[in-house]
Amino acid sequence: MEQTARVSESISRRPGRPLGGQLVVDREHVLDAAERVIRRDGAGSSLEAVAVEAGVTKPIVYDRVGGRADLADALAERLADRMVLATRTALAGETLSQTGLTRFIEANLRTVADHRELFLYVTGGSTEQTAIGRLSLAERSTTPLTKTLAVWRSGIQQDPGVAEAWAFGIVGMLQMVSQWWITQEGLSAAEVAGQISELLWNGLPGRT
Amino acid sequence: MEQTARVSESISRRPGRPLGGQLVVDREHVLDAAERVIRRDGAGSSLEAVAVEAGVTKPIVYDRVGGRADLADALAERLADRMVLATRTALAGETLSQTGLTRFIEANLRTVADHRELFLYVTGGSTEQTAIGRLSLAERSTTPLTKTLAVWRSGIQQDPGVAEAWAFGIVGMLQMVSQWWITQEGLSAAEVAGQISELLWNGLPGRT
DNA sequence: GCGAAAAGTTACCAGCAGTAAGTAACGGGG
DNA sequence: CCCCGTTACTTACTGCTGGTAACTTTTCGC
Repeated sequence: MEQTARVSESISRRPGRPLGGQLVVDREHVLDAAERVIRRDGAGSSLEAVAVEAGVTKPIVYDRVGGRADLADALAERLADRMVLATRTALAGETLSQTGLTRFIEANLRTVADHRELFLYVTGGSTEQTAIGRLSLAERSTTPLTKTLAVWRSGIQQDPGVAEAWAFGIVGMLQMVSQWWITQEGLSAAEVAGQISELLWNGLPGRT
Repeated sequence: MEQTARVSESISRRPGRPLGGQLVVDREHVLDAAERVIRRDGAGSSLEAVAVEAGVTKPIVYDRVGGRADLADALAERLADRMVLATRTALAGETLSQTGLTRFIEANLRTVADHRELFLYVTGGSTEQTAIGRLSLAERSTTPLTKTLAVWRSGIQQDPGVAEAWAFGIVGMLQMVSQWWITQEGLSAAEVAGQISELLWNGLPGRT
């Protein structure tokens, strides 16, 4: 029952309005704590554990970030941001090349590997609309990709109307491949990235 | 093979060994009940509800199918079987055509739409290894696809070593597109299938 | 100083996965 | 024929988690 509240003493853990009327533990602080606890204890971490790690109690978590679904959503946003950041250079410019695509995929895989548990936490939405909420990670990583695809398709005189469906498809492909890949042993990111890039660039029949 | 044995008064719901020493409610019966309750009450259905629908109590569910993860796994197997069945004709034969691919994708989408809540239940694995267990649905639908791809790639003198990664990628793409599609309004399955087929067959740059 | 508002905590509830222990019916051996 | 072990099932619980109501403590405006 007794939670060893290992918390830095600097944080006021007593009730009462703090000096200056400023929040001691803000939203970002809670999200940081959530990331730490998920990285340490796995994707099955509870909100209680997050609260303890943040040095506060549960209702604070609810006040700062909302319920479990909101937490997953906020973390999805963070992960998506990192994903976009890591893959940005590969998608830069108006033109798209196969090597650029390969770099994009490899960066994607590496980001997932770097945030294994967080990735599982975010993609493993508990139930109901949370499962649909998995789309939130997808949607965020999809947005810039959709834009890139639409611009590029226009540039090469092809219908840009397919961009959104394609973006979701590509993101889904990468999510599943990531999930499969992180359970495999002895398969390098570069290798897998090359294979998937080959498929996405040349299509199933390949270039003849 | 429909077990029309609806939950009726005929089922012994009392303790005690039934006549003939035979199980009154077998594994398939419980799984049928699970499907019904999920279809009716959504992907957030509890094991208790499944037990009630099956006309038994919770420990029976645990005896017949195991815990929640096992239930999701068994249902994933069923869904994957139906998916494979529905897409079989499209993948038949040694050759693969773009129209065949389109039919494959469209059948996939329609199967998901026909089992919306079940799909969400299965893909929305709760946490931890269950999330990895989402691979179980993927793996099952992937297996025949992997085989098809490997055979076909060999037939057209291309490296079949990419088959597994490709299969996972394609299945992931279809899962995400399905999830995205079932939340969209006014977008036909045929339309989406055509767009994704276009991508998978011709590749991102398209055929020139 | 003093009340109102802010910031947090304690203590709870409901629901779920999972399990231990108890109970009723059957059937074989004396 | 009766008893007892086995089988099949239920009742009743535990432990945990998400979520919330209600209370407590501190600060600040007047």
